[in-house]
Amino acid sequence: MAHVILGLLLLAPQSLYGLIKNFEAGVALVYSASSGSIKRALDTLLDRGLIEVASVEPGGRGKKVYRTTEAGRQEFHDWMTGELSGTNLEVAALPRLFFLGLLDPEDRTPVLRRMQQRAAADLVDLTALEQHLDAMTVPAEHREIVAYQRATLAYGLASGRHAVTWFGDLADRGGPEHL
Amino acid sequence: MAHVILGLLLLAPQSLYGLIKNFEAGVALVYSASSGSIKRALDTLLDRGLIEVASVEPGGRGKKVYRTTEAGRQEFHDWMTGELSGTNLEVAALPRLFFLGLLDPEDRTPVLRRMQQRAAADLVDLTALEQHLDAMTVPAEHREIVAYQRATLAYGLASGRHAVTWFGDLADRGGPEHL
DNA sequence: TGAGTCATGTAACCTGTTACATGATTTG
DNA sequence: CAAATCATGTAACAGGTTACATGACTCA
Repeated sequence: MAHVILGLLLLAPQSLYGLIKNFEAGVALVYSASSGSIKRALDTLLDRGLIEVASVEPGGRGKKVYRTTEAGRQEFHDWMTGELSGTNLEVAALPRLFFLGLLDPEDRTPVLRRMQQRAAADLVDLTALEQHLDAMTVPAEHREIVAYQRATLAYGLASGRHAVTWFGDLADRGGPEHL
Repeated sequence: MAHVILGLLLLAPQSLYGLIKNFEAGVALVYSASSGSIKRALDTLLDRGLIEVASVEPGGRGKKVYRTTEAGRQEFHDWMTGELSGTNLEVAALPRLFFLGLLDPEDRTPVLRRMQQRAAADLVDLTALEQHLDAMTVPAEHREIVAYQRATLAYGLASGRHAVTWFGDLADRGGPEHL
């Protein structure tokens, strides 16, 4: 989540409240967070020097605008171009895709390729699981239970195949066409 | 995660180690957890009386087999048939789908219908977001950045449409065909 | 006998949530 | 002027992760 905040502040320096609204609106697609956790993350980022306070309006509860520092920009860049960590493809890839326009154009395609590869790797795991399920004989009283487990797996396989071709196509095209 | 453990113990009473292996293997599709968190969840479930120790092998570190209690079965049933909580469709629906065979056959289709409805509701939110994005004029210097945000949204829309039809089809068929 | 795996357990830590408190500004 | 919204802040808590400790069994 820290990286999502860094990205949002790179898009536009803004206040805690602005970030909260941003998360409620569009960013929820990619990551959801409560106001409390955004505040916490903001404090941590400040402590680590990855963001700084750009301005404070005078008065008791004046608006405080935060801005990503150079160190923060570097951290964000490392995250964008680094390992696609996260147990789940959507968690690993979508936040980065959302901010991909912040990278230099030449850095984008490799990231898309790694998303495709990650999707493909996930698919391989699921296929292995499927073969494992196919290999074992199911006692009659578990027929139904296993049928739903297979259905769950089938959903995963379908999503995985979709993800591989989707990220593959995007990488082939070198990004979204309508620039 | 507590509910996933309850479900696994309903499928087969087993030890902490067995659960860890289960999570590493098949269940990862649906939920992932570290060994430490499984232990923690197990202790909590014991405290709440939702599971109990079925047997302990003698000796220093003898195998301890856990079993879901009647209260645990009730809790699990409420979870399966209750609100599809969870920010994300996959998190809300897939674990329940995985265990759907544990419900009485007449209870299954309504659950599948609610998964479809949830998917449809998520899709409506994304469509609203899309219209919001379409409505606003984008300054030239943000063209690229917004293009990637649109691409992210497009991915979400495609997954959402897929989910709606997939859960819809499954509910129409009344469950997986190959029982 | 030494490596690997079966098997449980502990504790510090991190991240995020909940639920609330506080006050300023806008607008019907 | 009252209500809504803008705006920040806090503290307790919950859930999960990390990293390690411990010990038994198996088998090359």
